[in-house]
Amino acid sequence: MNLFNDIRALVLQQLTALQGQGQLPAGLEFGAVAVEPPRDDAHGDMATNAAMVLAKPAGMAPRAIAEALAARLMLDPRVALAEVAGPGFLNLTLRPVVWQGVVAGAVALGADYGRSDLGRGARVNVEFVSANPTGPMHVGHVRGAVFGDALARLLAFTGHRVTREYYINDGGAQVDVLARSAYERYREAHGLSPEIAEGLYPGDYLVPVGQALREKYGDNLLDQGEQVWLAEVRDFATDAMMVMIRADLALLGVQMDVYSSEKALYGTGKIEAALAALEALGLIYVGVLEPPKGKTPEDWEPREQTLFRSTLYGDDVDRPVRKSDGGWTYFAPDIAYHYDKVQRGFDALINVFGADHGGYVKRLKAVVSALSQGRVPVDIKLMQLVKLWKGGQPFKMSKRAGTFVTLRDVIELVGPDVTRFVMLTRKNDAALDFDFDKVVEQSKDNPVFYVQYANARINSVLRKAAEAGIAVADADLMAANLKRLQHPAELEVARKIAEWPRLVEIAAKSNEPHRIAFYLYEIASDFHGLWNRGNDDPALRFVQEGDPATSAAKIALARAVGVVISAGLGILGVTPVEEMH
RNA sequence: GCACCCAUAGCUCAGCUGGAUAGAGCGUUGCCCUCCGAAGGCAAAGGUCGCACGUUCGAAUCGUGCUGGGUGCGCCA
Repeated sequence: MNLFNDIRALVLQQLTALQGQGQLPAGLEFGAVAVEPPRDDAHGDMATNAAMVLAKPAGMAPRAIAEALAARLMLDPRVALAEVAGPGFLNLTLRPVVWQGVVAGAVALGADYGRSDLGRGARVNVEFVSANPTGPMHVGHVRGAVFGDALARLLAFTGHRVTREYYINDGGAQVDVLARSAYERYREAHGLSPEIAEGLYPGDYLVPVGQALREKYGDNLLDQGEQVWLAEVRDFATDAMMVMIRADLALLGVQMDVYSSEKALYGTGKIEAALAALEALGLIYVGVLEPPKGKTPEDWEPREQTLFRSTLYGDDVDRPVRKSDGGWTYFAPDIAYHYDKVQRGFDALINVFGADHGGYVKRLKAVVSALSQGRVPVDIKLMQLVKLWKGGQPFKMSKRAGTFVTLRDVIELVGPDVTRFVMLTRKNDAALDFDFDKVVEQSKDNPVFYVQYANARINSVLRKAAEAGIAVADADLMAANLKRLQHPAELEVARKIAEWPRLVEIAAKSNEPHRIAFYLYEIASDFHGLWNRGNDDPALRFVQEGDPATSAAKIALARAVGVVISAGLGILGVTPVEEMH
């Protein structure tokens, strides 16, 4: 159910009819015809650009098309007024019955209102978080985690089959560092003083890992060389880190469908196979790169390397897949990993990365494009930084000192719902301020509170109505005589409800869950506005003393707003509250 | 030096993949409320959409070139 699609269908139907009558030439392409809410309320409820986009191909004046179309649209019972404006806009004013129908439809569909089959069952892989398994998740990871999960929910809501996936970087040098750090804690568990050398991970989250190592290995690993224990300790420690990370994600309400391991790609021939596929396309060669411009590394010297020809796809330089010591670069297993995703049959890939991975985008897109013969699109969302504030001061974290703000810290301070909502109040490519004081403030300046408060008020209406003996189950509200909803202020709210399915589709098409958060703020604002008018004008209150029929209609409107807020919060992964405390 | 991202009201930011007179919150100013339909309400002022060309019926939105800020730039992940 999407009113804008309905009206667009009506416009197209009438355009076709005009062609049938010879008032419009045949063979016109209607793809560019749009039906949208106008910015200015004075321009009616909906506007179509049909006349303007068709004027040129039809060889007619836009106003002539608009007038012919207007005459036909006026015959539809939903249309109260169709008037030509400006350069050829056609503004439509719809009858109240349309808005009453929106309310009824929203209540009837409940949690499914706004759901669409936009994706037509396409299989989409959303890879996000993918934090290195070397420690607990910190606040820098939270935004990507929330974004990826909300995006996954949004896509699922719009008819995509979504897989949430985490790529574990357990194959590089950083997990060796983890192993050495854990080994020191293992020594510590034996009463020896740990030697946390420069470059090792100093965090005390490894203390229990050291103890667990002691329980498992006793003193067998003490005073042994790395060659004895490194591999085992590494596996043990990364497993422990992943347990911790999963627990952190669970605190946020994030559940991955698939965890893929980088390490598991080594020795399976998958990396070799992926590179062979690229080589067959002529995209792999051995060559020498130019020194990087700007800042030349001091130890730079020309070396022959195995390179991927990413410059063919607009990258600055070709990218090495092998180190000079013959080992794979990080890029090589990542190529195999993305080849694997393509082979698993996904129709689209989405990667959520930190903004510092911007330089990686082109080569990754190039690889997927090449390995899927252009079949699988990749959208890479780069998450900008989160700046923390507390008490009016920037809240600094120092990775070097091992004092960083963990995901757990944030959740304990403000809870998962506030965290999730606030992280989604900015588009992904803009930096975000997260102020620990402001996000828990109970005022209209705080969007989380404002939206939750609207929902709480709606629940309060339902409770009070039930106490007054009015039947407020959805089935009862659907049966209400919605013709009693006539006041412009009420129809205005219904209009906002009508925009929900359209907004969801726009957000999904652009992979931008933040639009949901902004919409929720707007509809909450409209609802609070109506509520406030009820203070002055008793006719606008939801519960009308002694008039259960009118009450039911007004309560249905409130319930419809509640349906949308619940659905929207559901996409953001935020629990709607029923009462404020 | 090159690539990518950003630039909109005093501040923080939206802006419907090209629509009409560019919006919201904060802040400012003025009025109202402070009778739990509590955790404020109404209204006003405030703009060269970084700059300049271009594309077209029409540009904050698309293209090119600048300016300013952020990120990244062989054998890290």
